[in-house]
This record gives sequence, C-alpha cells and structure tokens, in this order.
Amino acid sequence: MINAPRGTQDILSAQSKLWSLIEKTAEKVFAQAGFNEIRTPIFEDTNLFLRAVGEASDIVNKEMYTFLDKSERSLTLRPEGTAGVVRAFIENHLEHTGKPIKLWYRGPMFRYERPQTGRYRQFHQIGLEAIGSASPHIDLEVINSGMQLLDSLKLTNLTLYINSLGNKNSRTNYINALQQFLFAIKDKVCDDCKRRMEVNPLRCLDCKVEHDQNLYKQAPKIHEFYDEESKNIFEIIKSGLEKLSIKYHVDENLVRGLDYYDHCVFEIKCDSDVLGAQSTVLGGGRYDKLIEDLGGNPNPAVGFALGLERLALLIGENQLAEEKKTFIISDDSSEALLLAKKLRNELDLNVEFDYENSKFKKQLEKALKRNFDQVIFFLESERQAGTFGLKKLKSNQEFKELDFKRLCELLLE
RNA sequence: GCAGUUGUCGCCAAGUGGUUAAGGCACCGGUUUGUGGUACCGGUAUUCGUGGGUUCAAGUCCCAUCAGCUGCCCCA
Repeated sequence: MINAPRGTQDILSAQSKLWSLIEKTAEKVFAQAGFNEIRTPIFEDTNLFLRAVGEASDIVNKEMYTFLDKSERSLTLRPEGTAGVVRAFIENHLEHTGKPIKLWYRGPMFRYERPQTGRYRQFHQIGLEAIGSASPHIDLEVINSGMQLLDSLKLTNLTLYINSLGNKNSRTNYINALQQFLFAIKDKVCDDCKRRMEVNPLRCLDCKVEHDQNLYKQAPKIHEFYDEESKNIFEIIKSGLEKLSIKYHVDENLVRGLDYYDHCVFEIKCDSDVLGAQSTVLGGGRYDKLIEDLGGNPNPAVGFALGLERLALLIGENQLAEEKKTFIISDDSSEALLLAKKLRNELDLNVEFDYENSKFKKQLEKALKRNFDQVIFFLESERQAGTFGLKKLKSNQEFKELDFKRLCELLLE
C-alpha cells in the first residue's frame, strides 16, 4: 500500500464542493473589487524565497521543500504566494499596465512542518496583492476584500487584529530600543525568548509564557517610536475601518513571521475549537520594500493570504446547498442516456440514470437512497406511447402520460 | 525539529499469547415480472499500518519504521 505523503491529503466529494464554493465566492468578491487572477509556478528558484521571505525566518530555516533538478538548479516548492507574484510582476513589467496592479491567486503551498489540525505540508491559500500604491486607502480596500469574502461565506466569531510596524526608520529605532530592553533581562526569560531576542526580537512580545509576559509589560511600545508618516498612515487606516463598520483590535504584539512587512499588518482569527491550535485564518500586511529588494523598481504593495483548509474547517459542510437532482428509471440504458443528454442540454439539469439495467425496484431504491429529488419513468411502455411518467420524491406527487413539453415544465418546478 | 498518544474490513469497533479474527453501519446480491428507503436471507479482512525479532504459538510481547491525532516552536 502506498499512502499519500505525510501532511498531504485528498480532497473528496463533500470537501471539494466546499472548496469550490469558497473559490467561486473569492472569484466573485475579488472581481467586484477589480482584482485579476494570476497563476504563477508552483516551484521557483530557491533564491527568490531566500531573498523575499528572509533568511532569518522559520520558513527559510527549516520549512522549505528544496531540491536540485537534473541540471543541479536549486528549486523550491513555494512556501507562500507573495514572492512568486512579485517575481512575476517584475519579470512581466506589469507596472506599465497601470498602477495599482491588483492581483489575486490561489493554489497549493508547501512547508515542511509537523502536520496538525489546520496545518499541512501541502496546504492551499487564496491571496491578494495590490502593488504600486502606498495609499492607506488601498490597505483598507485589501482588508475590506478579505472581510467581504469571509462575510459572504457567512463566517462569524471572527476578530480582526491590526498593528503598525511603522516605516523602516521607526521600526529600526524601535527594534534597537526593544533589543536593549531585552538584553537587560536576558537571564530572566525563557529559552525560546533568549533565542528570539537575537533573531527576531519582536517575536518575544508574543511569548506564551506568563512570567515573560509580565516582564514585557515594561517593554518599550512600538507606537512610541512612530514618526509622523507612520502615525498618520495608521490613523487613516483605523478611521477608515471605523467608517466601514469593520471592528478591529489593535494588538501591539502582532508582528507576523515574514521579514518583509512595513506599516500596517493584520490578522483575522477565529475562536473555534475546530481549528485546534491554529486560530489565524487570514494574515497579511504592507510590504513597501520587497519589490526593490527583489530587483524591481520601487513599488509599495499590500496583500494578504488565507488558508483554505482552515476556512473549510470553519465553514463545515452544512452550508452546502444541495443541487436538484433527477433520476431516470428505464429498462434501456442507452435510451436513458439519450434522454439525459437532451434534458441536460435543454434544461441545464443534473440528470442521472442506471447503467446496469437493474430491476425497476432497485432503480427506485437507488434514487431514494442517493437523495434524488425526482424520477422520470421512461420504460418500454412509455417509449411506445411517446409519453413520460414523473414522480417528485420529496412531495410524493406523481404525474403520468406527460408529453415532453409538459415533462420539462414539471421538471423545472 | 521536540514531547505525548494512537494505528484490527470503506466507517465505528471487540479482541489483554493458544484452534478457522466477534458485532454494528455502509456496500453488493436475492426474497420471480413497473412505485418507496422497512423486514428477511446471503456475500464481503488467508489478516490486524509496514519490516524485523522473541516464542512451540503473536493482532496481542520487544525493536525499528511509516502514518494519524494533540501540545510546543512557528504559521495560512
């Protein structure tokens, strides 16, 4: 027996319907806001991620699926979507097509992690990127599009957390101050934090250890280090959210894991036990320097990504509307197919029939068991008379000796 | 990467070293000809995640390995 590789999974019928509902909703919501879909390769030059995601990040340090191809090129299965989109933006000179460039993507991502509920090695994201504008109003557009998608999927229990990391200057000053503070209490904090304060001092603030949290209450706060620009931008975003009636919480410990963020970062979390230890459904922020870091002209940008597996867990399968299904009971499978084809084409109906020429009773039982809405009786006697029988299984109404036109009318009711 | 836990038919499971591995659900077929999911009968694991080992004897004990679940780290 060969099993699916660790951390991967097959998406089967009910799940795949749910996924397709999510994707269709995203297509619609994003199109309404003028975002176009972009499809980029699933693997890229390893250097792209080293530079984009940041050499210090956990993704690069221990989670990349990297391999050499037959020509000894180092390639990596994409661990996230933004890097590829930015690469494509630069390579295809998209900045000349009219800024801002508004793109969205969907598809599998890969990270070599320990699988858990809501966390897989091959997982799927839907993401959105708006490139070429530094206006906080486009941050608002992006956040709104994310909220709109989740609202359209009828999700509740969601909380939006936002924070501003400020621009590069403010952030550098803050990190220096924070690091000084942390080094002074180095002996008192947990081992994880000792490591974090070197690699990613912002992360310390998010430590789960209560003892550490108490110490960090005295830490310098990021908002004390915002310069005028950083402060103004964040104010516009906050008042914009209020105007849109989008509730939010400012969480000064929200720093996010990737190196490339500036200014506003945000996450949407859901408190639901179906997600296990993973509560973040959607996360994103502004990355104003990434594009020039990757060799493009300076272009500020903002985007988010959301996890499809987590979203699917939250929505559950009960939201799926059952499609109306029709079953043809016939003693001749080829005649049944002919009729099915006609009804599918002319009425756009979901029509099935039996392929085994089973007995009448068997076919009716099958139609009931599989939850069909209506059956058409189309046996030898009907065919000779040129008529059809119809039974609505939910309401128990039965119609006999119908001509084709009348059958069609009733089928659509 | 670390820690804990689990792995018997498609699903839920009984089994605690000794003949041919319970049971339920689901699935398939039948109960003789065209109208209801019921009922009854029958079928479906040469095998207990995989590979080794201990033993006269292993699903049951040991080791390894793979996978699932949970927490940590981190993230979508």
